[in-house]
Amino acid sequence: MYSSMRLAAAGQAPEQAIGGGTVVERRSLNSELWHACAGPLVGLPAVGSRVVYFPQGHTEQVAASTQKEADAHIPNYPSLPSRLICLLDNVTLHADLETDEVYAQMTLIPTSNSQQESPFSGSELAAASKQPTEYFCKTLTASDTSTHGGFSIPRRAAEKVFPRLDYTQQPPAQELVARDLHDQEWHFRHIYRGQPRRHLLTTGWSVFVSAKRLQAGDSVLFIRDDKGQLLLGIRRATRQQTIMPSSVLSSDSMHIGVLAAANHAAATNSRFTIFYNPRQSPSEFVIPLAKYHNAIVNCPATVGMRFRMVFETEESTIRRYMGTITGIGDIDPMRWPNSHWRSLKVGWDESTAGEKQRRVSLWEIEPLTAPFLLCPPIALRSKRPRGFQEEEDLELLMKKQLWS
Amino acid sequence: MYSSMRLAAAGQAPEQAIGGGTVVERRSLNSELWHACAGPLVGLPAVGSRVVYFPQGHTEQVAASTQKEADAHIPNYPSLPSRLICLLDNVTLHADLETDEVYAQMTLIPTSNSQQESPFSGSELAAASKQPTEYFCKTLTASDTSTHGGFSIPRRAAEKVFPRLDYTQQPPAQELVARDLHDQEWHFRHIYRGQPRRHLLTTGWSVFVSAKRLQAGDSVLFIRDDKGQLLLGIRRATRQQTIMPSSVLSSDSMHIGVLAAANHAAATNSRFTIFYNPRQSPSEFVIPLAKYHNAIVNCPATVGMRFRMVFETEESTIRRYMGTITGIGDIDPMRWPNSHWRSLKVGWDESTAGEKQRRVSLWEIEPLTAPFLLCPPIALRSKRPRGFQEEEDLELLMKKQLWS
DNA sequence: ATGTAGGCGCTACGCCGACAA
DNA sequence: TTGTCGGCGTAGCGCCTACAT
Repeated sequence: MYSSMRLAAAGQAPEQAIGGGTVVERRSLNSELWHACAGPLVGLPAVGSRVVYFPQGHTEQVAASTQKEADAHIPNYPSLPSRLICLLDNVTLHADLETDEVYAQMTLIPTSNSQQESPFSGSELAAASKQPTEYFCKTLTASDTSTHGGFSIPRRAAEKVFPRLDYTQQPPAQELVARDLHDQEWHFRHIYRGQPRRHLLTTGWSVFVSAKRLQAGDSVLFIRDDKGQLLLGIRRATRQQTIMPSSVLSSDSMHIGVLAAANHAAATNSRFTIFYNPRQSPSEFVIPLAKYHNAIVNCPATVGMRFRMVFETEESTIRRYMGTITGIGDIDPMRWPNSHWRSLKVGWDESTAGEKQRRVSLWEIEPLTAPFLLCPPIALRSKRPRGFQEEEDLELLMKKQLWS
Repeated sequence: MYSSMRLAAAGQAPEQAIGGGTVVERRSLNSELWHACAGPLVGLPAVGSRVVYFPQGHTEQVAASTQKEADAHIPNYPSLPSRLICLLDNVTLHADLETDEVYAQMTLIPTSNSQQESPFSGSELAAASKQPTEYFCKTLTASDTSTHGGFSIPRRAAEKVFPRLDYTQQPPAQELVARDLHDQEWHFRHIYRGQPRRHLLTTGWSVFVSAKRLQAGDSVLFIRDDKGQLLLGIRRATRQQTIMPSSVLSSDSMHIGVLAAANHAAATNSRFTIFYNPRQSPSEFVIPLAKYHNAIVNCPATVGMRFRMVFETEESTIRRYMGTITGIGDIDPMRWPNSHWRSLKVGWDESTAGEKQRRVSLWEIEPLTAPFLLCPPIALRSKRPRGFQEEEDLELLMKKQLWS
């Protein structure tokens, strides 16, 4: 399991604004709720573990956020490699105050070469999807979001996460209080009525919908945490991801800032800070070193190889799609030579998978050929991770297997 | 006058989003309305003119937007001077889609030394405040923003900018259509009634208030443009400036991005892009070279010198405050030696001016000593700018007057 | 000249079962 | 099991004047 206990303490006081202005939320918030909102595919490396940071992937996220690709105006940083091995110094969880979009702030410290070669510790080999158990998620219908009525709760959901109703009352009803990612309280009337009987949220629901500006297709999720407290979060429909151009910095400066910050940190072995937006774009650019290493060592990718890869479904469950590797090579051989970032060109079996990525990275796939047990993420998923040998130099291994 | 005709053409088609997502507004919008929203103090240099760019000032704006000062993590760029003489290649005007906050995008090209010394052209010497004439601005009262009623229009305002009512009708009334910065139409019922008689906006007003999320203290302004079209804009109260922390880039990376972008552009004589948010912070970091030059050459600032400086009042008019220079020197002698950015420490006459800047730049003040006519902004304001000599090297002049 | 409040009509919000998918 | 609809009661939106500043 990822060590959620080592995340920066929740409940820390929010930072005060400088000029007597608005209070800006900068504390790390409820981990369970954050992961529920982020979705089942999103894992965060453990604090204190070693990770691989890909400037390319970071640039992709900036491009997705600004809707501007990095172009020729961006200077080259020849001393910045396509991947940095770093110590993950800190992780804090956040949500946008306007949209509730979840993101994580990570501080990374580039490691020296000697540290890179030390063997993996137990926590570095483990992984977990961190989805809470007492949890449900429903995509809102037109009726749910209209002003005409309330919210129809799926039966199983209500019975699983809400406090049990007193069914001797006529009608059975109670008041629910749930906190969102910003610790704001929302009050709902929960009632069991109608013919046939059903669970509904009535009073309080509409103010929640308008405050969060929810539309049909967006999702709402409820959690009961360890203390029996009710939490709730939202997930916007992927289509309406209204990407706001920043009025602070030009996209060029953002791209430059990402690269220059990493470059400076690598040159001085000093800390740098990045934001990871898991739902903004499928660009997971901070990877556990163990996962990366396992993929490079144990998965000899070849053109024509068959594989599976997990995706999130509309109903926020995971599903595997099948595909074939159609090519291997750098995405940007000029700027980022010998990079493993999305080095695999792939085709997908299902024609409905037309909008899926055409390029993926080694550690994202599960090969269908033997040896099964040594390949990610299967090996990483086992609760008792098996140790494995590490005698050869990482770079050497990679060159032998892919770049020779 | 600043050459508004040379701004990038308005009416240009909006840029399409990359991934089939939301259309992002990136065209330059109505200049008159933009300036009305920006306020009477905000001027933009003419496209094609030479300007001085201050990385320090740019950094201040980033700090105000992120509420994080640039700290020790930021690398030094020793080759980046505290000011860059640039050609202003392009200016486009924008407004945030969420808040309607106005900002300008400028592309700058660092100039070679030979170009710096060419004499000023006519347009470079001129300046204008660009406030429209048929215009009014009202700060909203509690009654204006409550759901109980409509909007009370100041009498003179209605008579100046709205189409004349037919006062033979009982009651006199008409429908008004006004476009905002995003070219969105808003419809209002304008009626003249009550005892005593008054101008009101009724139907349509409340949807505008809730759509723009206006509160008492915010301002609304109306303009009639040259074609008789009605335009409207908003200005948020300065206190509630809800500063959103970006979830895209860490403030460190933003600061680095600003400096690295300017540094790279200066090193390669290539274009770079900045955003200027006039209402975010009082940090005008792109100054017409002529204005800068005039201030350095003709205003021998000394400790104890008296001066006036213009500020914007609550009612969006300008007012001069008196002050005294209490010190001269660099704000950050380590990182930015010999900078003119806010090199003057000042005190203000009125005790109510406690929240005013304690540091200003030479070109922001009007000295009270002779010679009046040569000092900014008076010399710059004259419609027929007088030419003046320029034989000595700029840097030399500055050193002689301030830094020797 | 214009901010606020009382009066009050009427829209549409929102709670209810009835259906049907 | 749950999405949508017709039914309605009523809170509060929003138009009006009166009055105060």
